[in-house]
Amino acid sequence: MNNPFSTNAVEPDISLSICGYSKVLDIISNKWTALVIYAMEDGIIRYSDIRRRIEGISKKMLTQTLRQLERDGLVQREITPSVPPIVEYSLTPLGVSLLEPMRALNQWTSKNYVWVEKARASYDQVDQTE
Amino acid sequence: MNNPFSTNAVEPDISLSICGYSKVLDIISNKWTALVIYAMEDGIIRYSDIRRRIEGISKKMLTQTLRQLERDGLVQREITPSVPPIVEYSLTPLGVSLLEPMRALNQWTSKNYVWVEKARASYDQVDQTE
DNA sequence: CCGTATCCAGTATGATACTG
DNA sequence: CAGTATCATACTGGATACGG
Repeated sequence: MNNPFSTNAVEPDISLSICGYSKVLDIISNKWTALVIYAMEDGIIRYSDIRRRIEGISKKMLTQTLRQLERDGLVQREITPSVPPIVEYSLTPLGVSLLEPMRALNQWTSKNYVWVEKARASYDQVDQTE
Repeated sequence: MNNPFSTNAVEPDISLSICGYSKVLDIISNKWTALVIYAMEDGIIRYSDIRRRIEGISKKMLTQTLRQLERDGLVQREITPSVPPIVEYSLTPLGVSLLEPMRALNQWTSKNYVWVEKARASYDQVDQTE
């Protein structure tokens, strides 16, 4: 391939640490991450309101997800030290910049997910007849 | 809270099964999936050539990843029953349609990943001084 | 209100050896 | 060449209880 005298010499040219696909996915592909980002799309929101909006998320997982996003620079955390405290979260400009490619994914789902479901049903059908 | 006179009544409106972000990510966010798709971007490719191109992937994980993609209708598998057999993989039209949003993610990485790394370094720095 | 700490179960991945 | 089978391990996520 990359040597004119060989027909099938192939060197590894794809790796986890280099592929741009993998690097973003590493950031956004934890179970709750996409949902938490989605909850912040409209602007500043309190911890407990995120928790109320997302069905089934525990405090532990919400906190953990927010901390990772904060560490990656995608989310900002603002504390008002009243009693009880008010903690508000929002996307940083870097976080906002991620919305565009994520919306592209979302649109793909709207248009095409029905075909994925059909493919799965068909594949599983064939599987059972064997 | 859950009464009509409260100012901050919030019902869950985000869930794993409905959010479009989460549904695509479920398809493409396994460890090797993005890399395998990446290896097929240029067209038909043999099993062993994918394996040679992707650094560190085992036969087990490659097969498992390809089977999932096939089940989801994103990849087609073509067998030539010679001895030894030739098995070729390629993206289906549905699989090809995913390339566009994935490339958007890739471009985001090219432009912005450096900021993620800086944010992480800064966050971890602060962490240690505590 | 906004978390942390602990422990535990389920899943994802990996190493290795074998096969048509 | 293109897989499968088996076993081991690591990581993720959930339940529960407690704290400033």
